[in-house]
Order: sequence, then C-alpha cells, then structure tokens
Amino acid sequence: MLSELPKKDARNSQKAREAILDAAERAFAELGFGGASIRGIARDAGVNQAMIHYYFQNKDQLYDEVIDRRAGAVNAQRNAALDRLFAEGVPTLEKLMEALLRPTIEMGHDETRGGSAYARLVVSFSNSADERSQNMTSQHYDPIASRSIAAMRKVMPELDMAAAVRAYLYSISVALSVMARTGRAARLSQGRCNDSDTEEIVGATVAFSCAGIRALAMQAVNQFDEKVE
Amino acid sequence: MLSELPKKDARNSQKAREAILDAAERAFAELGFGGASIRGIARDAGVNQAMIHYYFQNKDQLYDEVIDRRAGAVNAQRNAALDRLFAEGVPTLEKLMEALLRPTIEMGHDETRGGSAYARLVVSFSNSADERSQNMTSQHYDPIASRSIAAMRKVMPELDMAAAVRAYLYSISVALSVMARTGRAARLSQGRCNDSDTEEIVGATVAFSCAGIRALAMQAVNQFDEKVE
DNA sequence: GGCTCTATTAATCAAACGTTTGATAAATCC
DNA sequence: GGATTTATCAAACGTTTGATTAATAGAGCC
Repeated sequence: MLSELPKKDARNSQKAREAILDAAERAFAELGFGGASIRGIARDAGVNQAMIHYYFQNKDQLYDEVIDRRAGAVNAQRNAALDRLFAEGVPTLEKLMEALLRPTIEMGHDETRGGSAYARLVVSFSNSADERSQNMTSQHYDPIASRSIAAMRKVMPELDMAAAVRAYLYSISVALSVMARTGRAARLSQGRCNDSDTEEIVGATVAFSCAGIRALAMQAVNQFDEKVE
Repeated sequence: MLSELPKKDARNSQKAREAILDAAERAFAELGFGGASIRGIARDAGVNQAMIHYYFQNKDQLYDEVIDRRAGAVNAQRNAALDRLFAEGVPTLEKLMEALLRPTIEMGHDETRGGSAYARLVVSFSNSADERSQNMTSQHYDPIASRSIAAMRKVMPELDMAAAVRAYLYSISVALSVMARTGRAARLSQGRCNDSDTEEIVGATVAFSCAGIRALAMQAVNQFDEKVE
C-alpha cells in the first residue's frame, strides 16, 4: 500500500530541480523574463513555491541556469564537431556550416525534450540589447562564436574579419529563426512549407548560408580591388 | 508672466499621446510585454499614469498601437517600392530584395526617432509563438509578406512556393537581426565590424540574401530533376 | 533511538502591478 | 456666458509579484 506520493529523499530532489528548470524554460520562452512568474513556474512544475528559492536563489539565477543547461549541451556538440572536422585537414564550407548549424537546429526541433521552448528563448535574448540578455549572450555564446569565426576564416581566407563576423551572425540568425518554429512558414505557404522536417531544413539553411557567405567574400575582394586600382 | 507649463489643450494632447507611444516602445523593447510597466512608461513619458488608460484603454491596446504605428509606416514604404519597381517590368532579384529590406533596415538605424527600439521589439515578437505575438505578426506583417513572396516568384520562377516562403523568411530574419543592433558584431570583431554604416549593411544584407535565395532555387530545381530521372 | 542534514511545507511580507475613480481645470460649443 | 467636452491629476482599488520565515518530515549515520 501507500505512497506513490513523491518521496522526500535526495533521489527525488534531482527530479524537482529538473522539473523546475523545464517549467521555467517554458515560462521564460512564452512570457519573457518579466512576464514569467515564480508562482506560475512552481505550479507548472508541481512543487512548492519556496523550492525555487531553495534550489536557485532568485529569479535571475534561475534564468541563468535555464540557459546554461542547454547552451552547455549544444556548444559541447559544436566544439566536438569542429575538433573532428579539422582533425583531418581543412573542411569544405558546407561541412563546416553544417557542423555549426545542425546541433542548433536539431535542438530546436526536439519537441519531446523541450528544446523548442529553449529555441524561442535564445532567439529572444540573442536579439535583445538589455543588460541581462547581453550578459547571457556574451557569457554562453561568444566563445563558440569566436572559434567558429576563426574556423570560417581558415576555410575561406578571402573573408576579412568584418566580413567573417557578419557571415557568422547572418547564418546564425537564419538558423535561430528556423529553430523558433512559430508556424508562420506553414501559414504563409498554406501548409506547403513544412517546418518540421529537420533534414530538409538543415539542408536549406546550410545551402542558403554558404551561398550568402561566398557572396560576402566576393564583396570583400571587390572592395579591396577598388582600393588598389 | 506665468506658464511655460504644459497647456491643457488639444494641441498638447497629441504630444502626450506620442510621448506615451515612444516611451512604451522603449519599455516593451527592453523589458518585453510582461516586464514593462504602465507606471514606468508613464514616468518615462512624463505624464500621469491614468493618461495611458485614457488614451489607450489598456496595456494590450497600447502594445498594439505601438506596433501599428511603425508597421504601417514601413509597409507603406515597401508597398510603394514594389509598385514602382514592377511598373517598369520585372526587376532583378537584387533590386527587389533591396526594395524589401532597405526600409526595414533603415528604420532600425534611425536612432533619433526611436526606430532601433522598435526594431528589437519586432525581432522579439516575430520569433515568438505565444498568441499575442502571433496575432501581431499575422495582422501587421503577413499581407506584405505574401505580396513579397509572390513578387519573388515572379522574378525567379524556379522558386516553388515552399522555397519562396523559406527564401523570404530567411532574408527577413537576417535583416531583422542587423536591425536589432545589439553591439555583438563590434564585440566579436574588436570593433572592426561597424554595424551602424547603413549603406554598407544594406549592401551586405542584400548580397547575402540574393546569393542564398539563388541557392535555394537551385536546390528546388535539383530535387525536381531527381524525381523525374 | 537520538542526531544531523536535506528537503519540503504553509504562512507571511512589503512592494509593485494594471486599472478605476472622483474631482478639476481648461477649451469648445451654441 | 452657461453647458458640454476634453485633458489632467492624485488617490485608491484589489491582485499579484519575488522573497523570507519558522516549522516539520524523512533519510542516513553512529
């Protein structure tokens, strides 16, 4: 008899922590930092309100841990892919961009594990200029961004620093927008544009980005020519 | 003698309305819908708190009017540019994309009139999946999107519907991200990437998008070939 | 079986929230 | 010039917010 009720031991405490993070992720994604409420998150996670302050001291730190959890996982994948790729010489631009964009896009399409909520969260703070968002971006994403930009310049030496940074940011913004999956593509195409076929989207995003990057590289070369002629 | 104080007549009331909209735009952009407060907006606008409910019934309607004001202006520009362009035959892809992206990017770079705050607001709600954001996007931006997509297919008949929708959404996401101007480009390039030279950015964005779109078109053609062979 | 540490609870706090109210000036109308 | 409309204000409404507290229940150790 007795309890299928939640136990009070340490094993359960990890469950509670994860449940809080999951609920917070959904809330922050849908309502923003200011719009999400600790009470709502607690209710959604099925825990007492005070537990959130017990595990995470305050709302700010909760927000930070939500982002850290996912950013750590994706960036580990991207770093590993870069290691693998450059271990056997200099890759093609296509291989490089797929290595950078695939983990991002796949996380956004992982509906079962809550990745799509996080996707919308990233899009939101990575395009915001308030201090909290800027901190999140620079802390969690600037390191991999710098490494990626350096990698792009190895693959395409014609890219000067400014063009490479632009190329990276443009590509990432495309990947993030397809991550967010707002359903707008389906609406605008009357259902003909499927935004949930991951492979199709990775293919389209990589093709779009690589062509765009090559165009930026040519622009850079042409500008240089103008100056010397 | 007496008052340099604000007058209570109708001429001043328009000033108050505009001041509220400007302050609300900044607040919504920085803090999100939930994070922005009527009190803060009133303080920032220099008006009594109740005035906001007097001119705009509630927070939701204020939000809507903030977006409507700017979206109306930009989309009028884009529609006019499309009219002009197609009046003299079918334009090049470059001309078309510049017509679509320039008004957007220029508004985001108009620091003096508050356009850059609106830019961040658009990026945020256009990538969100909550009901309020979806409504804003579909009401204010779906019509011009549909017209733009149709225009792209006239210029590049190889684009099927799905590819054209993707091409449009990818291009817009790039333009929006450069609009948002978070300062990240400067940070990642140690200042070598200037994100405030409007002409340079329009040029880079158009070049990147057009190359990407042509790549998507080629993908579509190749997939068709695979099916028939 | 008592002790200690971790996990959890309900109750409570001051502050801030969006919204409404009633009063009052000034401008407009007839 | 009296009536009406528009614009503005300070104050208050009830609710919700993030955070803290003191009490307690269970697990693991000796």
